[in-house]
Amino acid sequence: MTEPEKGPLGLRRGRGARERILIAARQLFREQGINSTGIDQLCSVAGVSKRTLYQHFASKDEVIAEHLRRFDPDILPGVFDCADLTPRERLLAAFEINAPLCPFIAAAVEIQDPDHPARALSRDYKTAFATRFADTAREAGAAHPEQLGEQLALLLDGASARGRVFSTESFATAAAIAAVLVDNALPTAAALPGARGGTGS
Amino acid sequence: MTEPEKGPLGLRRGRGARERILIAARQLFREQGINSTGIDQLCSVAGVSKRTLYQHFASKDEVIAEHLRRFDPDILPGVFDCADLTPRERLLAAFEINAPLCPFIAAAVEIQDPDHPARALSRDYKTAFATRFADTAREAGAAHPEQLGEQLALLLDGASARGRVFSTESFATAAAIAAVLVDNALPTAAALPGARGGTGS
DNA sequence: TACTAAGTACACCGATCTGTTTCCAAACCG
DNA sequence: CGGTTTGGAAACAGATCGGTGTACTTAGTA
Repeated sequence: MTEPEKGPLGLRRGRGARERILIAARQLFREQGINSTGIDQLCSVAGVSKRTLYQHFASKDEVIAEHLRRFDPDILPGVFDCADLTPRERLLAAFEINAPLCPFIAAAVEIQDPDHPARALSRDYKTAFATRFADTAREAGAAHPEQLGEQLALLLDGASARGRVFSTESFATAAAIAAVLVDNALPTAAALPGARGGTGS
Repeated sequence: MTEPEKGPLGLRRGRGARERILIAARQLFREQGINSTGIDQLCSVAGVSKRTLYQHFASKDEVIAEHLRRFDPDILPGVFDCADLTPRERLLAAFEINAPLCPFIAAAVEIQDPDHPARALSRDYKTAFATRFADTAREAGAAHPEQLGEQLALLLDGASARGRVFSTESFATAAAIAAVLVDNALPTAAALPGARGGTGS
């Protein structure tokens, strides 16, 4: 009863009900939003009974929180840990993605209570992302790495939000701005012919 | 039903129930979101009976749509029609605002159906805003006004989304980026230290 | 005055939401 | 084997949602 969360083997429990729930949550929350996804639908897509869901999660809010927690180690390493790229290339590689709406922005908009765990996770994630940007910017020799990191993070969020309003991707526009900002902040790159920046909408 | 919208005196009808509904909607939708605002609460804040609301609007969706329509002529003229500013100053003045979350982004995120009128209104508004930016950019002599307009619009959206995640305003960061972009696009301001020909041509 | 449109009060509907409960089936492991 | 864990089916609670129906009151005006 109560909390038989972990067995001695780490994930010894069951046949992956919890995992299926989180997979279904990721899909449904992305496709139709958090508030529009009911527990019943979530269970049916996950192939899990409601009873089982509430044995793994105390409430829907916990499903949301855990759903967001799964994103933490997701994008960050994939973008910033490519050792075969220069720091400058790594800064710009973050804009070569093709994502729908950032789930953290979605959660921040859909959930009203600022004290909701999901809101805190969104802040943490966005802060961590900006910090990652700043670290790479510092590594690249930027004049004001913190500032550049915050600026690049804002660009990503703008592209994400705008991509939700329209249906087309806006990351190309953000990438063009990012190229300008990076070239502006890295004194060593002043002489680049940098054929970037033409890609408007 | 039908449409006894206007009498000979313009707003002769009733004692402004429709207006109070839209005022309450603006407040509640901003404070707690669209989906979290129920019809009952909307009526009680507006000081209007539910019956009256449904005599003015066929559904909540129509309230949302009309609520968004009210924003159209709102911000745009106030920002871009200051004749005593240079075009460059007007471009940057758009970032001197202090707004919560853009209601169009909020609607685009909260409403799932892409064919919902609110989604179409969001697209229209964002397009109009970028066009306004582009017009002013052209007036300022920018190299690629359309591109600059789209970029500046993206900055605003990024600041808005980011301001929702954190509670602090992010428009200052967006304004800094905007200054860089504008200075970069206006040949008359070419005396800057970071002058570079990346976006020219 | 009397008529009409606008608004109110309030009960009510069906649907859906999160969350709980009871009873039961299967898998795992000593 | 027997017991514990893990899961499923489904009814149910209580609340809230958007939306209606009915009967009554008020305001504006000829």
